[in-house]
Amino acid sequence: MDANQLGTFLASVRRNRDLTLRDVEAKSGVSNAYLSQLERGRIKQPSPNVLHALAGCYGISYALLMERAGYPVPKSAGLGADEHEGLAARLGAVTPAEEDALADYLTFIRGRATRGGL
Amino acid sequence: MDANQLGTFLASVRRNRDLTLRDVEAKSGVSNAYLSQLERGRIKQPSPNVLHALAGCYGISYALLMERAGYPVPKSAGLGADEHEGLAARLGAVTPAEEDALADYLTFIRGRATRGGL
DNA sequence: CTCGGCTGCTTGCGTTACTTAGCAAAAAAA
DNA sequence: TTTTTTTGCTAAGTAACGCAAGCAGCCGAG
Repeated sequence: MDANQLGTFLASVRRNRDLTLRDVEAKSGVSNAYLSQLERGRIKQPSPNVLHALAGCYGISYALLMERAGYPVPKSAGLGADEHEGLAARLGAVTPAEEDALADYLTFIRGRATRGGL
Repeated sequence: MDANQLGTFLASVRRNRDLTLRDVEAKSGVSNAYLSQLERGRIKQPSPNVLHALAGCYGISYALLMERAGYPVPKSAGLGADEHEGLAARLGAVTPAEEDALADYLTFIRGRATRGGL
């Protein structure tokens, strides 16, 4: 395929939907000018926000567009427990002893008298 | 919650890993100057490429960084907190304030009492 | 024919990401 | 002490994103 896959791909999708650049602009919020540059390959890596808007507009996968744009694609999303993941990532490698200390300390700052694991 | 989560989060992660800006630069390929701007909140949305490099350098989830940067994250059910699942499960829901306290406390019990305040 | 609207496209401009080079303070070494 | 190295940060510059405005071609109505 083309060296710039994203542009030709987006153009092909739009044509299949029978939409004009201004149709897509109205629906996605991305200007027709920028859409034109995108489809003609002048833009190498549009921001994920733009890709997400276009994915929603065309009803195609956001991850697919990320991949076509050459971005690495995350394989997991935030589930409800993203705070947990954030905390774990922030603290890094923690030894069992440190884990004990952290659990105790969390109990402490929460003002509880007894410590209970989960 | 902080106005710019990404910056303070990245700074916290780096400090907990005991890495300098230039360490991260050597390991990730992102310049120390840019890293500084990132951690200080001058950069709102760094490119996914940078986020991916930092995720690899710190050993944390790329999807998490995408989310912290305010990008939409493609949701594919999988579970991605590769390493510290046990700790997260044990500590349960943690507020941002508690997160700060735990990070500080971990630094403290590791014997690095000096906090480079900002 | 002219006129008006619609189409894709280009230009010009402001904003932001990102780097190279370098500064000031702290730590370390002499 | 003085000197050197390390660390975080800033400044200047380049490149890219993204939009508003406008241009040229096409088509149907008048």
